[in-house]
Amino acid sequence: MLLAFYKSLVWCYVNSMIDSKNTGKGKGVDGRSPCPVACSLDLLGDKWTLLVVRDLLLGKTTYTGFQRSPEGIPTNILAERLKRLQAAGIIEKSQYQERPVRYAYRLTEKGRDLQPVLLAMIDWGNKHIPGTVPRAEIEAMAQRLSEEK
Amino acid sequence: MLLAFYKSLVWCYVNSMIDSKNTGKGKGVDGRSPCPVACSLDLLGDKWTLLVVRDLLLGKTTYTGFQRSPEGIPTNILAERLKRLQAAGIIEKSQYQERPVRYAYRLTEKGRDLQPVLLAMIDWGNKHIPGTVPRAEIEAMAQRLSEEK
DNA sequence: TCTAGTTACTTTCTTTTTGCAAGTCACTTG
DNA sequence: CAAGTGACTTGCAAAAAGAAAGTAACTAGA
Repeated sequence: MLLAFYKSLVWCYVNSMIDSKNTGKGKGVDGRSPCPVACSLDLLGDKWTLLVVRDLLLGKTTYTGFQRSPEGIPTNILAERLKRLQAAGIIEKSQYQERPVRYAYRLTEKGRDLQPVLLAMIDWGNKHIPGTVPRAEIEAMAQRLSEEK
Repeated sequence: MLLAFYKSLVWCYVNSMIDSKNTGKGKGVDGRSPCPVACSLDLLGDKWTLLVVRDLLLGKTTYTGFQRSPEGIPTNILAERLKRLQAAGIIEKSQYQERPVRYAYRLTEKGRDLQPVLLAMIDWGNKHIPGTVPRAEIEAMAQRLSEEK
């Protein structure tokens, strides 16, 4: 019972150990807790963000490219997510031509490091959601998309 | 140009190949697309669901236990998420005592299979979000929580 | 040159979801 | 018998999502 109380406090305790408000040093986390899962979800926890990252990992780079994915992301949400991902240092935006101006979005190293998360989701989806495109097919597709420019 | 059009249609093509409306066999996917990432996000893509799964992997089993996590999930959202996870076969609800009635939530195999997703998120968070609790500490905590009952 | 089309968005508006607070109900413990 | 606990439900304001249309800069074709 006391133990139960202790258990419930473990995270809060760790929290107070690490929270920048208490230590005063470093930037620390600014999310709901110092849990890496919670912090990741603060950034990526919605229905669209990781789909954009998926498209980027598949080799897509343009606004319209993301829009054309079969899930049909609403344009205002896409614009907002691209800004957030850029602000978080997960993607970079570069102008690849003038007249007419065109932009390319690319993953940074921080963004590419999300690949294991996506792969784990693909494996889980393949195992537990019938009818999902198998990982091998997705990897082949990424290959095809990256070969041509 | 024609190639670009082809590229944009790849997913739609795969979609039509696999969609149960076209094949007629099996249940198929019911989400936004047959992409395993999109399907996983239809179920898990929000700020709270995977935190509940995290708690379950750490060994928590009760409603109040989830509520006491440092992120402070609102009670109505917790109730709704538990129902969704149960409906999706990711968790099971069991009554572990009468008078007073008390319930325990536990991960099914499908739910435990989400561990690699969480671990990938932990690793990413640890690498890219300063101040997050390291994976080793989380694993030690899970150990401590599971040793006592 | 006029028209239609493309890319990369922004704006507006409606609907849905979230988050907070409070309330409920069955029981237990002092 | 009053206060507390576990497991929720209900009501409501605020935030976010989603649909649709609009904008701006430029191109390519009739």
